[in-house]
Amino acid sequence: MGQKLDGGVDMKLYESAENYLETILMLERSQGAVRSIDIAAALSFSKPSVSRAVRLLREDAYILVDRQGYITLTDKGRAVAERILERHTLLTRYFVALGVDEATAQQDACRVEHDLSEQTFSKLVEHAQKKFEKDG
Amino acid sequence: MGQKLDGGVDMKLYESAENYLETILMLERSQGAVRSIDIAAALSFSKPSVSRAVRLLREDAYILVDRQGYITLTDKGRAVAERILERHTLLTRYFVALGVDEATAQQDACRVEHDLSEQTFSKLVEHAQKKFEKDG
DNA sequence: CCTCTTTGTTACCCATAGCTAACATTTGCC
DNA sequence: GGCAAATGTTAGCTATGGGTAACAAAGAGG
Repeated sequence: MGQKLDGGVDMKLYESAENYLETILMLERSQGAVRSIDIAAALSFSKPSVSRAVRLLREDAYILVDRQGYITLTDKGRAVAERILERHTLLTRYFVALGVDEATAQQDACRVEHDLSEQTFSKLVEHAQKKFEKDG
Repeated sequence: MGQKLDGGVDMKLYESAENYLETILMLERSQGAVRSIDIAAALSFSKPSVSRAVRLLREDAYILVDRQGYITLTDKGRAVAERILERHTLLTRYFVALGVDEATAQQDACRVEHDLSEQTFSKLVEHAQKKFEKDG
């Protein structure tokens, strides 16, 4: 399902990889430069776990890592990261709008963001927009 | 997180186990008696995969298996199964109400049903009820 | 310049959870 | 009763994706 040749646009990304890319984008926005140690701190993962994930993301051309260990998203990686981060943001806002507390909304969004089809997500966004227009 | 002693109420169930229990309940409702082979057919899993899952569910007292291989949910297992199946049903209805096609709604519900906190799910249900009252 | 801290990597372990191949067991029919 | 089909189990493989222990390399400060 969805799995194409290496580098294919349709290639299914595992939830873990999506989360790493999202985290890299968030760190890039909040602090500029991103290294493995920053990802480990942000996700509360061990250095070896991050080290391996970074290697895999690099091998699949989602990120570039320079000799100082600084990580940048490739176009391909950035597309994924932005898509997931947008989902995260919108889902969180939606849950909060329904009365869910911020922390719980964040946690749930972080899982659901990987699971929704494009179709369901877009219908949800449409609906949420109508709701926000009407009653905030 | 959430992991208590064996049989504890708070014990975190893996998504896989939740899906098996939900499937058992659905089969029980649709055809009465349930065996491993029925689960394998329903989920398109191999017999060995189901065999192991059934053993684990039995060892953790979510199900009973008689000598003929017929499976029944314990109270503990039924509680989980009903909770997940209800989530599945309500999420599917909600997505369909937003304009998502049935098959996609089913697929998405099947993943999201395991991920939502009680809080977010209940807020979503509240909201959906209001929506259904108003415009169908 | 040398040491110590920070950072990253290597090697290996663990758990979940699917799979196939092969075997065992049970069931139903002649 | 015996054979064949259906069902279930065992053994072992694969993949994802966490973890620790130990080592290596890179930088900063005295």
